[in-house]
Amino acid sequence: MTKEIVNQETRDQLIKYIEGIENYEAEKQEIVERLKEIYDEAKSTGFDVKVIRKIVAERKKDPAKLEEEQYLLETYKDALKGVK
Amino acid sequence: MTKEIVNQETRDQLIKYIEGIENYEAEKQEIVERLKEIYDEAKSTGFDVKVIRKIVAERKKDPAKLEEEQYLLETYKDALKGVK
Amino acid sequence: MTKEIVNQETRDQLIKYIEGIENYEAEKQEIVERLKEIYDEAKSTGFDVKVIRKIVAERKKDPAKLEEEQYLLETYKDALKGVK
Amino acid sequence: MTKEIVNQETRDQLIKYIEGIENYEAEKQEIVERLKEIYDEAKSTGFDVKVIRKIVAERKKDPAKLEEEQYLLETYKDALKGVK
DNA sequence: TCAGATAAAATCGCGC
DNA sequence: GCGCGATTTTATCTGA
Repeated sequence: MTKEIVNQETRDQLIKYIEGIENYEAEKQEIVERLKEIYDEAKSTGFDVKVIRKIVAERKKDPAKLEEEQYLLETYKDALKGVK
Repeated sequence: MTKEIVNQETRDQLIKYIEGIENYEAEKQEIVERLKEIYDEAKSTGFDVKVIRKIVAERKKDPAKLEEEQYLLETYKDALKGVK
Repeated sequence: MTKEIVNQETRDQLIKYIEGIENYEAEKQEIVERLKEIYDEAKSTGFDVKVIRKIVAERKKDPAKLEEEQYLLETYKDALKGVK
Repeated sequence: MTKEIVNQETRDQLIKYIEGIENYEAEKQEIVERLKEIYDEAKSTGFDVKVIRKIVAERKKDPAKLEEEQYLLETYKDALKGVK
């Protein structure tokens, strides 16, 4: 593939990939819009969207956060092991 | 249990929104992974992923905007002919 | 500027901007290389570069983190204020 | 005070590295801000910042690589002529 | 060369 | 409507 698309088969592959990508991108876009709808509804119900985003982000980060803190413990210990 | 700040209905609504969001986020994540798989396969087939991304981006863009941007690019480049 | 670079003055401005940008980019690049040198030296001294990065990142985040936690406190309170 | 894990020399080295890093990071940050100023001024003069960025990026790139990439882009685009 | 981490850039949504 | 801040996406870099 360094120089050119040599044959029909390669061309078809490229088309297949692009179409696949664009299909998934479209699906993704739909989901993004659904998410937007939820946020809009929540907002119109009186909730603060920014706050909801924050909560969701926290819940997502939580497992990572535990791991992170464990890592940091190790980190500081290692940090002061230093040179041989 | 702490003092009830809000009513149960409000709490339930909030929970409903958050769960809805998290479900859609999960779906979105799956799609992102599928996209990654396509790009990986394209790469392993010999295609240049970066270029494919560029193509997809261009196809998504409004043609008028795209043309305008390309025109500006040429114009600026011309203006810089021979600089440095 | 919507359609073309009309005169010499505009062209000179563009050149000036580009050159300014490239100068600063070059300076930035030097600094990035100095940073790399420090990390390399630290590594050759026996420190774990990843750990040092972590420490630096933590120190940088620290003030933000306090603020973040305060914000979260408010967040959860507000979150359950909900609808009127 | 906790038990001494490492010697003072090692601690001092670590501190020296971290301070060096933070100094360079601060310098880098200044430069980034200067760059932002230039882009802002260019924008207020009527230039298209995105296009300027693209120009700078292209000028930075290895000419052979750039040409190769542009060639691939054209090739792929040709392959997709008439699709969708 | 590859994946995983880091940094840069573009996009989106808000408030002024 | 416009900048500004936050999110997401893209590109670069490093280590395995």
